[in-house]
Amino acid sequence: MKDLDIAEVAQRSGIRASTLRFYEEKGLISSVGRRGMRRLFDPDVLERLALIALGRAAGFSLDEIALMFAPGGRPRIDREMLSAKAEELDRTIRRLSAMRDGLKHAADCPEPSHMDCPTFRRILRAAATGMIGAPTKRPRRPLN
Amino acid sequence: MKDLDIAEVAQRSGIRASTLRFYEEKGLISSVGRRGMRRLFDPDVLERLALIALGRAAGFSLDEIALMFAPGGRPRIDREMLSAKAEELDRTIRRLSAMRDGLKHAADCPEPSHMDCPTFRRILRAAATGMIGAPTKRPRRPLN
DNA sequence: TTGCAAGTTCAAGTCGACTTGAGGTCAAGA
DNA sequence: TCTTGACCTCAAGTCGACTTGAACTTGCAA
Repeated sequence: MKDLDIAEVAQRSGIRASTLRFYEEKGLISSVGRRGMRRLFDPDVLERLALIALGRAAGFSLDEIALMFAPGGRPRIDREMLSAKAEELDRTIRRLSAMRDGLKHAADCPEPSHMDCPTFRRILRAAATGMIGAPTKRPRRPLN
Repeated sequence: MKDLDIAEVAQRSGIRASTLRFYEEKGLISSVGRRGMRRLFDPDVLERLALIALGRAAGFSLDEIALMFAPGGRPRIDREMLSAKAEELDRTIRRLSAMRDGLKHAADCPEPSHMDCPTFRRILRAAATGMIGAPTKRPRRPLN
């Protein structure tokens, strides 16, 4: 199959051209050459981009992902790293679940003011002592 | 009980003085006066800070939290808003759970390269098509 | 051949929640 | 009274992942 134009990669991957340039600059992907001044990409870049998306979704930073794509063709994905991430996710999930339950309760609680609800106050204490854990940064959906 | 010095609030709440000043500037908390140039806080500020921590943990932004503390003493916490957040959390949890399971599988998968594992490839496709959902920003633990 | 949409580079901007630094003030203990 | 360390203000910096803008070049359809 033919090499792809940046717009085509963008279209097929759902990733903006500006992002693709950015990723190339970061060394996450690479173009196989140029037609004039314009980048050409091997179709394989699509798989690589999927891999990057996966990594991001799993909570890896671009830098961490770059490390996995270290020198040498195929991605070197460390199984330990994966387990570690899985466990990290697990902890996050637990925190969020507790939070969700708290919120649900607070939403349904009959007390006139949340401050009068024992459950709410309990959650409050937990949050205050940091047990619930601080800012899980808000999911920021990309504009694509 | 006596009014508190900013250092004391910091110490009791586990929130840095710089953050307290920042919160005051944002209108999230307020000091009751000054001793010389130094802020004095009512002990109630601690409950307010707990509330802020809770809101943050639930995924509200500081601006959203500020809205809840609208004019008029007690926090006006909208039950609808809480349910909405709870549902949002629920969706996030689902995404993360899928991700975690995928990671676990990938970590345990016997295939020599992840690329040869059908499950991995399936997850990959999901990520590529955005089904898994993009960057849940990484939890960034405060330095405190 | 020409027009122009789409590509290119490079620097700077954005968002949220803070932190840091410089330079100044002052309450309180010795 | 003097010292000093904690506090103050205000501006700027940080982090991550991109986006945006300005200024420029060019492949390709008409």
